[in-house]
Amino acid sequence: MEKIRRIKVVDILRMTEYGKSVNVKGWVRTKRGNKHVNFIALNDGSCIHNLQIVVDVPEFPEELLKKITTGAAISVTGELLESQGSGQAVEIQAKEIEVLGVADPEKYPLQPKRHTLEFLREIAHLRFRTNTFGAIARVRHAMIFAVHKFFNDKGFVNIHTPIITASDAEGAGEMFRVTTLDIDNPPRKENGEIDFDEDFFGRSANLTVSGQLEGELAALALSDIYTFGPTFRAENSNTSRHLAEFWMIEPEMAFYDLDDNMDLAEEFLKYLIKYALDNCLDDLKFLSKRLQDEEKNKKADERQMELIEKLRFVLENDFVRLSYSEAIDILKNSKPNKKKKFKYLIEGFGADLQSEHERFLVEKHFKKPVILTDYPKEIKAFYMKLNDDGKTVRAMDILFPQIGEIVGGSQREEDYGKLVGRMREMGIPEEEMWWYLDTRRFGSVPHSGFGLGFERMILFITGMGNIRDVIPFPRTPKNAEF
RNA sequence: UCCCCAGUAGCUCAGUUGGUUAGAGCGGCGGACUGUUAAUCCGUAGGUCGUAGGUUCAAGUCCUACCUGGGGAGCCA
Repeated sequence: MEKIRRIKVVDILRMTEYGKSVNVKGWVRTKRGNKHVNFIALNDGSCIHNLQIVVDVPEFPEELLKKITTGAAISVTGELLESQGSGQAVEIQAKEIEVLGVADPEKYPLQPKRHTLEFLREIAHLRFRTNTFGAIARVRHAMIFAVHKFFNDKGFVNIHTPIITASDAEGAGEMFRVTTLDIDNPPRKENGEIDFDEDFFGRSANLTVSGQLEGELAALALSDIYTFGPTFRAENSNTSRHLAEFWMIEPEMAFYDLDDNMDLAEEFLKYLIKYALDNCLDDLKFLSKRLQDEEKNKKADERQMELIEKLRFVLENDFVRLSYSEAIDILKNSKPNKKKKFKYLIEGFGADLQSEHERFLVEKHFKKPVILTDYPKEIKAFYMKLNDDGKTVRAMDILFPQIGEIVGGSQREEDYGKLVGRMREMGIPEEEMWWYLDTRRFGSVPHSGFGLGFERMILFITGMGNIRDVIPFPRTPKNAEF
């Protein structure tokens, strides 16, 4: 038989040329049947659906069919047919089967049954082969593509900011040190401190916690830029919303004030949601069904809105925008505050909002995404623009249900004197930041930006509950397997 | 890092006030069934009870420490 080009499952499922010979390659999900006919569910990751392979048992050697077990890789050449069964429109009547790679059923850990996400996390090298993680990988890819498309279509320039950095000025969190010094016997100065002059970069270096400061440098020349890169935090955070290595999107726009910034962030988030609904509906439907099955075990009042309905809801409604002060008033007069149900009671201006407060605002009070603005300067970073009241800064956080803070941004302080003043107040070393301060010395303009935690967005869009399940190989405290 | 919960077969779990030989479902394997949809039915193998100590005549069960996982908190994205 002449060699027939392989066609992916996603394309075969759309074909109607019945009788045509096709070749398909993939991994066996299940095989069932009797001594006359076998049915193989074949998946190649091109979509959530399997392709049904029909095998007339007497036409194939028994030894060959025995090797076709769950997880085995096979190549099938056969005839495309309209399916007699009701589960699928088309199927392949096998003419030739080649086993490309066997999977010993006694050892292969993925069984044709439901597994817990916790178990699959322990076999992250194989979990791509499940419906759930296949769907997540495809949605994640679509979102990566959509991020670039959104900004590209708006004329933004993508900037690769450094992954290794010597500046730890932002104070966004604990950093991972990068060094080539001998850890057992590092060179020391006379006072006993480690001598980083001897290190690779001639100074102490770390993995980046944010590309924002470098992003600002680019924005103050190119107008609109964005970064999309890995970010590292050595915090000992053990939650379902934190990773030690995650991907962050940080747009930075010259001539944008805080309102422009919020408009862009809201448009961006809605664009991503719409892109997922338009391009990943099969996967979202599967993820929704998975979620619904899980929700059945929960109490009625803890159940979430159906996934696709939730995405449409966010898409179709304006985010609520209010100032920190207004939020404090709402919280102060709220039932849980008056009845002392909050673990941290709200006394008044100045309190840092805890996740219980954010959740109350988003999930109970407004029941929509909320953008909070104008926080007290004490609880925000040094680079945020000081308001005229001298007490608050032009910050904005976007809060999503279940996830909490998904976006953090601000209008940046463009005034050299005020910026240096804030740095001194907060103990940021000016001399190390000379390059950053130069932007305020030479042609400084109002500018703004924000950061979006990519995995948190994927959590929201897929409806998954644990951030370790929306990145292929999660890095968390005590875990860097794979 | 703090608080709470869990760790028993490949997976998900049960295992009574400590008491003989630790159970089930799913999955695997063998068989039955001419078109199945995580097929169904019959049969069968499979265990260092997370690790290390301790209490006891006796520990899967009680105690201590540690490890791992989960939920929540803090930090944040």
